[in-house]
Amino acid sequence: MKHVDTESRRNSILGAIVESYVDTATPVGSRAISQRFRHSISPATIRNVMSDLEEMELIMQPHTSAGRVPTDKGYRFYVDSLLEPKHLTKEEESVINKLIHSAGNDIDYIMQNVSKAISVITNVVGIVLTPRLKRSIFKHIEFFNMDDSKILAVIVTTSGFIKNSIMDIEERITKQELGRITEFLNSELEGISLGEIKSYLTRKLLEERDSFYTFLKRATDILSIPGLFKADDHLYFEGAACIMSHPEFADIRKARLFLRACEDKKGLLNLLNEDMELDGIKIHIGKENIDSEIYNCSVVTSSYKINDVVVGAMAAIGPTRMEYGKVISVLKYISHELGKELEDLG
Amino acid sequence: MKHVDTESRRNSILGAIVESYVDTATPVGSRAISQRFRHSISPATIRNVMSDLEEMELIMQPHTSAGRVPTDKGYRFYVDSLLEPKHLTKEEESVINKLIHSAGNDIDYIMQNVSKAISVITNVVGIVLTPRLKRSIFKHIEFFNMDDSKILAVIVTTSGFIKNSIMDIEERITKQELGRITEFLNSELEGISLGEIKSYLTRKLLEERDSFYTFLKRATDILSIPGLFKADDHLYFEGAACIMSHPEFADIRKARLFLRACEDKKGLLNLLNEDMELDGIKIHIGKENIDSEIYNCSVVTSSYKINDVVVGAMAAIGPTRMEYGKVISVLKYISHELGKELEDLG
DNA sequence: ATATAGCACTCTAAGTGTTAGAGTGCTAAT
DNA sequence: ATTAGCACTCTAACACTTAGAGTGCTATAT
Repeated sequence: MKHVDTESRRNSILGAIVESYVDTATPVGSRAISQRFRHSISPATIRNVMSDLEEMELIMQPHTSAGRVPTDKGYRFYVDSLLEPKHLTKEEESVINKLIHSAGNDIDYIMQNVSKAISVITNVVGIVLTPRLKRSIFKHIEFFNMDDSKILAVIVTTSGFIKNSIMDIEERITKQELGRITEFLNSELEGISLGEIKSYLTRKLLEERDSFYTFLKRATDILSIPGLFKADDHLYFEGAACIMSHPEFADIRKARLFLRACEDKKGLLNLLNEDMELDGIKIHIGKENIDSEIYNCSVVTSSYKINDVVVGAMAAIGPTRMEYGKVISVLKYISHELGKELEDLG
Repeated sequence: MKHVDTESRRNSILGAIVESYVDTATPVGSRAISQRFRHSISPATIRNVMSDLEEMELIMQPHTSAGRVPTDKGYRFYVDSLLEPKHLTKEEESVINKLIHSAGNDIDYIMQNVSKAISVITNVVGIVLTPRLKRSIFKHIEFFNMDDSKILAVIVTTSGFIKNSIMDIEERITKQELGRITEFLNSELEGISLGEIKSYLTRKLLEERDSFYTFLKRATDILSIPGLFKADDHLYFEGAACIMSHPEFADIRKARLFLRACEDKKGLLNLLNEDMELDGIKIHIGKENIDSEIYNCSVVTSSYKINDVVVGAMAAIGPTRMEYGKVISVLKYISHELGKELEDLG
């Protein structure tokens, strides 16, 4: 009948297969797709196209007499070339806003709510990483002599985070000297990210040779309070229960592997830290993941920013059969809202 | 033949049933129990005793031709009257010690490791609640003017916790006044628990009438920085994956209910806060729990102390069929070690 | 050349029937 | 009071059957 470009038709059929499978979780047959196209293409034709798609390894059959299922490669193609942006509904946006913007000024609680928001809206596991301290900008430091052998240091960043740590000292420090050091550091370090402070000071130290060296050395030593610059690597995790509603976890062993991967803080931390290097959304589909425990899962990560600087990341983890379009827009939206909230907080 | 006290034999048979069931997760029959007693009692006799135990509602049959399974009431009786303390092995103790005492001075990391320790050793979910700020003893407070409209307050407690918060002020405060307030609060509040500070100051305020009143009012107002005394209600959670190895969660719906209960932070918080009122171990078996989602689960809670004052709590949650003896000794041991670690930290 | 109808073929999931075995309760004997 | 013996019950596992969903191929129509 009417001639249609072969490639574009093949793509739209692949799209239909992916979407139908994401929706129903059962292998999709030629009849179902034909119906999806309101019978404008017959099942037989679709079978031919499917045969091509299978040859291209974009879809596969679980067994001979079953419908087709997208492969990792199929999802990848879908995500890269076929996916069109999905808008959140007003209700979804309002749920997210409520969770993020009504959590008070307690970072811990906000982060909890962000991971909950991801999980509630997308129905997969939501994970959020606290803002990376190293990427925050120094604003102010203050020291207190707690007693003869202890100093409390408090650093405040431009984004309003406060980090503190107690240090044992052997040598007593006079209030005057501590005051001079405080003053010096506050004027010297303004605008530098916490991650750079150490190297900045050592560089400075190499340049100095005169009497000022001793003072600078003293200041640098004090700043090396253990834990003061230590990353606050807490991961917030939500949605373990809701993920169990997906049929891919009907087998409890699969569920266990999934949960184990989610509890692997180190692995997730690495992943998020890596993906954070470049701003935006990153998608890891099935076997693309390093962790073999989630070979049937996908991870979508998103960085979030404060004042246009990437400071942290979040992720959604679920079966490869997930609503990529929705997950992506949700993460985009939430990242943005979280950034705004954190800016207001600062 | 040889006469044995009926009641004590019944009890030891109940004990054997519970222990066998905990061990194998299959209904236990008369033959198995007879073997457990090295055939000193015949299966037939045991059947008679079992019949009695069933009448007393301490055990039940899933169906006619199955063995017996302890009821909640049976577990309760076992826990209250039959259980004998179980000692941890050297290896178990060393695993726990490594996790708790080698976590550095980062509270967050310590707490993570404590929940992991519970879960790893007992094979059920481990939950830990951060030390209740309200129960900590005031040691030191410090303020500083961040800019014209913002004050940063830092409270240090005797156990080494640091809590800080930023406050917006309308009226500018002079450095001198802030200094005087700091000095006053530090001398006045020493040794008072954070939970009592507010009521202490209001009481004080009512007594004062002269010029000192204005000063005191000013100090009290400043202390009401939002969030400064807010409880740090973080729950650390570990072991979702390992719990899935128990056959009671073979049905994914059961697993889901369980996970949902674990994600119910409010419910857990209430439970832990309540159980913390009295020092020691508390056990909630099956339907004794308020939350109907875990009617087939038990919760064992334990408080932990710093310098002999209860400051927090932890819990182990798993199927009613859990090794109560072991769970209890593990929680006792971990509570104690955590207390020590926190004391060292302070 | 492309699309489709028809048909034989394949495989699964669900239902049925059968059976081995684990466990019981009762009764009679010790 | 205890126990051996026995008939009875129920489940879990296995084999067998079948309906139906889906395919690939081939011949036909456009």
